[in-house]
Amino acid sequence: MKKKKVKGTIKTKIDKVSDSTIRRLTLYHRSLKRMEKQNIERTTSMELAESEGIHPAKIRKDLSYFGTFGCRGVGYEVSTLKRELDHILGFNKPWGLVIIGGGQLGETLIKSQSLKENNFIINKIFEKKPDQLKITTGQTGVFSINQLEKKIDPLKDHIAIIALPHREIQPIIDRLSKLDIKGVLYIASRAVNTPKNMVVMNQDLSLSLGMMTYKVLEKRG
Amino acid sequence: MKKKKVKGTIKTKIDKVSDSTIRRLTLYHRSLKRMEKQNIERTTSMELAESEGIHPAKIRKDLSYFGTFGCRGVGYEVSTLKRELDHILGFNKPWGLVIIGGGQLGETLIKSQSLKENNFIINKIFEKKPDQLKITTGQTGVFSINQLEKKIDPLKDHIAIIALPHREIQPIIDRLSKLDIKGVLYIASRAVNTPKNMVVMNQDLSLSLGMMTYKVLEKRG
DNA sequence: TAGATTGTTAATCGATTAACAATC
DNA sequence: TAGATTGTTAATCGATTAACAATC
Repeated sequence: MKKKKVKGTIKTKIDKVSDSTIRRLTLYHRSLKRMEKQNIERTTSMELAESEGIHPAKIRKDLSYFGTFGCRGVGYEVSTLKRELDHILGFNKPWGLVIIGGGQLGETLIKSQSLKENNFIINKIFEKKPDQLKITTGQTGVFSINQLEKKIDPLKDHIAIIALPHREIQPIIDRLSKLDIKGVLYIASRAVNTPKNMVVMNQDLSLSLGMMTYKVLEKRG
Repeated sequence: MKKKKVKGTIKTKIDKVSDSTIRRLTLYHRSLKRMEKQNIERTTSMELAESEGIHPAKIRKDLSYFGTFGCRGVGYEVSTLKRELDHILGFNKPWGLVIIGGGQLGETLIKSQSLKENNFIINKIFEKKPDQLKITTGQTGVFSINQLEKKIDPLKDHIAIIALPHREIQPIIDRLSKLDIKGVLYIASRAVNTPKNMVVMNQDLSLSLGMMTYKVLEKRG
């Protein structure tokens, strides 16, 4: 797979890019969003670097995997670069989310401005006991987890966010993998068997807190 | 700073260990917790590797930064290795948490088994309008954010978790930095100025979702 | 003892950074 | 034009993996 570069636009096919690069692209993207809001029209790799605490050369390198978006001697146009990153990260088209087992989380995410900005829409919430859930969901439907297979439409529901206790996660992931859902993010301290046909990611507060306590101890000596 | 090794126990002083290593230690730790629950007494780097999807040599290397915990030809004793990791990551003594602006999150965390297991205790919850919050907190107090300075005791409240909208995060971090609180984890899409005297980490669902959508797109071609 | 698995060194691989020609 | 900043190559640095002596 060879690189194809198209000046001023994104490459069509790309060599495997590292996870760290992708994570940083999301950082650049959020800085650009902020700049756009502040009506800043132009920026440089040095400015972006500073606002996210990253080496400027790294930013230029990261971007270079996808094309050439800047202008020598001048820098980057904020709106253009943001749009390109929208495209690369997939924020240019809407993503349907379903929340499984996190009604409260669902309500929070429905209100979340930053998800809206990035074109994420909460389509459905699944709960063990949907009747007992007291939240304001607007027109977002709340269903029983039993109805997962009946209610999920993989054409509209692209990503599932699972917020359930430990032991309940694996079975749900197994059920989802049969539905051709594209991605699953689960919020729990748990390693799971990840089916090959979807992207499974884990967001875990305990793991982050573990890093935190290590760093605090390290700092204090 | 030179390495000191103490056979069978942890080193007293350690060369700077990379973040990736620390993150993996938390993974090993959670696998060991699971094994302990399942009454598995002994494990090997290969077994641990498999359950977290990591190269076995990497595990041995990661551990070697802190000491020698295994037995050649035999492997590792689950309970011993877990206890050592408890110690390294700081899970051997209790950490007091306060939640700022995430009452609902607070309730969830109070119930969280995995936080309890790792010796994290929710001491206080701060809300803009504590009266309007309808949650079950047990004996955990809910206070107004105005009272932050009055109610936080840095000797007991070690780590703050902030779940507030964008613009409200920086001022809170600035206020916390004056209180000698040791660590802050904020849950939002935002880069903040991090005071030197504390460890500040960011957990952001949007960033994770950005990685997710990239990977989904990459997979689909 | 023979077999297994660690701890560690050395080799490899990949990611970061420095440097600079290209060029606005 | 002179100054600035990109895009990219080359150099450096660090992390991962292979390999194996040590040893249970």
